[in-house]
Amino acid sequence: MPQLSPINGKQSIQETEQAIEIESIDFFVRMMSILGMPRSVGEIYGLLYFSAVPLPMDQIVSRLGISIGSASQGLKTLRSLKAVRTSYVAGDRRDHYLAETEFRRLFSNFIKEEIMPHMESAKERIAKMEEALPVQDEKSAGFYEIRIEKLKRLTRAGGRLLPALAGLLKL
Amino acid sequence: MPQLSPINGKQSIQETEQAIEIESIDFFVRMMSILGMPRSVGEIYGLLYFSAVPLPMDQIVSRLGISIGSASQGLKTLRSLKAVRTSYVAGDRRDHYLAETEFRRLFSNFIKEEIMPHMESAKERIAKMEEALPVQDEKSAGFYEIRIEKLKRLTRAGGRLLPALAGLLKL
DNA sequence: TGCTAATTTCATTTTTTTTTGAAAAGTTTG
DNA sequence: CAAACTTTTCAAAAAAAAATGAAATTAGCA
Repeated sequence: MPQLSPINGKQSIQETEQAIEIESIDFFVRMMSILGMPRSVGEIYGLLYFSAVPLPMDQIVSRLGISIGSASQGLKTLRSLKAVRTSYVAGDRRDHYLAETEFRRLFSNFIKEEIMPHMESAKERIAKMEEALPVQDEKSAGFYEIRIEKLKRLTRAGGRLLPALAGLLKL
Repeated sequence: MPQLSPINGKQSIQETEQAIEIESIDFFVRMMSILGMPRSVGEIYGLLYFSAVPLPMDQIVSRLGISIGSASQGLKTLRSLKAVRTSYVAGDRRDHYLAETEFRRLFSNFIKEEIMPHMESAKERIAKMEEALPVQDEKSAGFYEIRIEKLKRLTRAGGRLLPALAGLLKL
């Protein structure tokens, strides 16, 4: 009884690739959704992550079965996060996309682009609280001041810790 | 020209409290929305954060102008994150809510409850990829194996780093 | 330059999420 | 234990987010 190939004996290379692709898309759809990104962004990245060759947008559209509008918008988002980059393919005027696979860099960009701007606006809001708080009101001021101080510490800690976070990611 | 009080001269204590409350709600609505929490959850927490006394649900409802359904659901969420706790008030049969203000604890809970479960399912998905990948296919296997290895490292790093994160938060 | 393919934009549609409101369930105490 | 009050649940409505598709724009090539 020759059993040279493993359990998945009759499986073609295409089937293997397709199976991995599906899991990859699933994986990144979920991961991106934790980060608040829409489904289409996860799908595109998941597809590109396991693609050995750069893919043009129309391939992304047809393989994922999404609209060109979604694909364009999703690629724009991924580009702005530097999660994909275009690569030149000779004799083809379409842009070809490649996944950036260094997660450390991806996180660093994500934090810089998506999180840090919120920290800035948080600081402004704290400043407004302090404006509203009058001189020093014996009765209740202590409570408010302590709470405001806590918020300041939180935003300070966030502002320092988050950008440093990607550095801790030793993959 | 007597100018004993500051710029906000005629401002009553209630006005001050209200102004801070508004900023607080705004602050936490945005912060919670980064974490993927609905508006009502941020509003409730923002209100409680600057409340010196524990508030019953109907006060939350009337002060925020939200429905009792939203309030109940929002408080349930906040309770499960241990972001609020109930406190007993003598002679009142309503539950009274108080904000947990130790952000370190809040983050720790959030990561444990909301993020870590996803890491588990990520591992399952990687396992499926490996099942799909056959023995060792000279041509293309190297590429797939490297990519899968990267995903493994990512989930491993995430699983370690995220729970440790709250510990780094020195407020 | 003009033609064609590729991409972006954006109003509209679809889908998903959140809120509402009212009925059901649960609690407390007289 | 029953009446009054409090809270939860959940179907339906409203709001928000995402996807679509076609027109507008841009870019590459002959």
